[in-house]
Amino acid sequence: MAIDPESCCPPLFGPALDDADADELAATIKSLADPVRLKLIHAIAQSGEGCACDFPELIGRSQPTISHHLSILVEAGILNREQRGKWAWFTLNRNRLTQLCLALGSPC
Amino acid sequence: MAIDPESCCPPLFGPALDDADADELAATIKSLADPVRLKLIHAIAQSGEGCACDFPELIGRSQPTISHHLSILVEAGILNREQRGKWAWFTLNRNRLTQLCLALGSPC
DNA sequence: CCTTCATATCGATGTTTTTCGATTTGAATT
DNA sequence: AATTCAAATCGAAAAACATCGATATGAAGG
Repeated sequence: MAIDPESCCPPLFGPALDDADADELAATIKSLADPVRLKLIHAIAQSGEGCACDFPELIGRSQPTISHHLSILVEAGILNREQRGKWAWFTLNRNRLTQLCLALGSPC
Repeated sequence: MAIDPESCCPPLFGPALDDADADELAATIKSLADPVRLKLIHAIAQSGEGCACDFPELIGRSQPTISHHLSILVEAGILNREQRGKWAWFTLNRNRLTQLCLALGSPC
């Protein structure tokens, strides 16, 4: 993905940021603003993918809690979900993270 | 600020992410995960600086609420606070945002 | 020192979020 | 169709958060 130096640095969030924009961006950022979800992302980023079945033990939270957090990340477009037999596997959507960094004025 | 391609892309958050790291990173991200705070950042980024006195009307929240959000952003290191006479002025700490983007695997 | 005005803190309220046990759904196998 | 096991949903409880009116603090200027 090519990055345009004119658009990725100041000003942040583009010229305008109305109520709807602010709510939407806040919602996306909120999906990352939890230690359990950061650990899920980290684990998936490290091995390239991850099975939901491994996370409760790995992260130390109950199966419903992990399922809840995974669905928040999928909903936010941060993770992709793929069904393999009985298991749910997740990969990272790096474009979505890149997009978010650009909104925050990522260096380039 | 130079960016090292070896360190800024995958894997996210570096090789390890223990409980303390995850809590700390989540706290920083959480400081951005609110529409009022995003609007404060946006306003300050646009003009380079901003006075607390202008925000209640600009953003449509009470003075105590604005003060609360500003202090969260200062605490998180996103904003710098400077006293000028009776007024409090704020500027953006772009290094802090850059740092955050790198943690998220910002493109480079 | 006394007033003024900007900002911070306090106290309270309603909302959102995190969490987990119990249960349901759903996919694969027998 | 009955069984098995992974994952999602439900329901509830506790904690965290956003918000604002009232009040306190603090800096400047008279």
